[in-house]
Amino acid sequence: MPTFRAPRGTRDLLPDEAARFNRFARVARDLAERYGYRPIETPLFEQAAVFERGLGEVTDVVEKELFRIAPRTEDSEAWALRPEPTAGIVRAYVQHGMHTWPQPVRLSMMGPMFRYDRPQAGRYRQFWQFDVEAIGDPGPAIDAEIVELGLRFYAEVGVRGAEVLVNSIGDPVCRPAYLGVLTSYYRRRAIDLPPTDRDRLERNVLRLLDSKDPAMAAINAAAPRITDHLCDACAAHLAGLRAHLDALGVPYRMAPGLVRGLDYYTRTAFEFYVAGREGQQQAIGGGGRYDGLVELLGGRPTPGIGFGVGLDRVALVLDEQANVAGARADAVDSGDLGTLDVVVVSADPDDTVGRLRVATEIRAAGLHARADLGRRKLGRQLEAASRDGAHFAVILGDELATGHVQIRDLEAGTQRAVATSDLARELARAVKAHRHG
RNA sequence: GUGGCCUUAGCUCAACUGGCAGAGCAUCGGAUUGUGGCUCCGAAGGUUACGGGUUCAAGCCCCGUAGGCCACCCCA
Repeated sequence: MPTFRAPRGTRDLLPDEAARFNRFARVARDLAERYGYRPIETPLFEQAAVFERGLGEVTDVVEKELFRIAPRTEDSEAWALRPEPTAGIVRAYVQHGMHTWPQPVRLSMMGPMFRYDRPQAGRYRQFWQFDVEAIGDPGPAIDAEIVELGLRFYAEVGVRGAEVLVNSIGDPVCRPAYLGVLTSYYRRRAIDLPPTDRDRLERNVLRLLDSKDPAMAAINAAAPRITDHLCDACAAHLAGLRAHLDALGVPYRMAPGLVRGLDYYTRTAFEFYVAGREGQQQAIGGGGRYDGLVELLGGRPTPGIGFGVGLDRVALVLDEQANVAGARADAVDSGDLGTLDVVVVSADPDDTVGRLRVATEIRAAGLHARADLGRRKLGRQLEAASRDGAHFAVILGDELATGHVQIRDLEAGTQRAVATSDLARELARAVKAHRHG
């Protein structure tokens, strides 16, 4: 039993997994760049009020999941680790006067988020998101761009069968009236509601719509739909989004029960899934429009939309899909596992300087090389090199006296002597041939 | 935050109704001192998650704590 371990709900990303996350970052960065979304980095913590006000005081995220930082002094302000990226980015938008930039401001970020809830597979207290925001465009064309960008990310990262569920949750003009209609609908049936759903009736009526209780299926099927109660502007917005998605050939499903957990959402709401998976932590990403958030955080009224991709869950899905297709297929195919071209070994256990010097020279030629600096016998060094995945070994031996070393092809089991002066050039050629062969 | 299941070496797992804790893989070393992947031999590695209790005796039974998992709540 180790004395210390990673805190509950957190985990170490060991090299294979960390390399995979590096690849996610690469894909995310490329994709954002191609779509014109510029990188931004905001602090991992903010004044707690940014989240309390932004996400809503009575949301679960704020009420029980916020990772609060104890004040250092009596008068220091209350901070909290970010539970989601949008509030911080919007805070930055306001603080730095981004309304003076060409609108909309397209931004992208990848990093860890923190929520103090109970861990489960695919649910961590520290988890990673790729996030994209477009602030300053009322849509709906930008909504379609965002949704399409999200689906593109899953495809490029190797997830098969990602799909998007779309809904509109109205805006301050029409949602209050709909909530009234919905509440009275459920109140009339209160005696038929399971206990948790009776609680939800008072806390957050919308949640009832996607209750998992089988007893609710019939009641929910007959419940008034928000899409039938949208004001003209919201209805037009939704129609516009659908028209754009259709025109772009983006497949999507309407989900009348889809609700989001944060107060800032208006109109467009969507979540990404992979169909047919077991377990409950199924959403692999989600987002929506937040037309009131900028104003809520002190800016002038400005519309916005964005989404976050749960990278830990993407990794989970890739593992599941790899179990069918062969372990870590995504990793091998895309070079996640890292490449090592050459290991420099020596017959002389004391010659560490020679091995370092030669490895340095090889690296200068652009190859991936490491020196074996142990005192193990030659065979062991070659064995280790082979298991590290190196294609070649450079062997320093007696030939050094005549200015030569051996280049050994670890897969073919063949080797030849070359002059040290030609080593880098010869190796570069061999590695290049190997990579393309 | 609620309920349930689980925890033995780095990993995957054994150990009859309580009776001295094992294997495979991985790691390290060796098989006459410059050549690996196969094979053989050997070593190291455990307060059986942690803390109590019952018992002559606890990995096994009881209680607590921590962690993991599952279902809720909720969400990525």
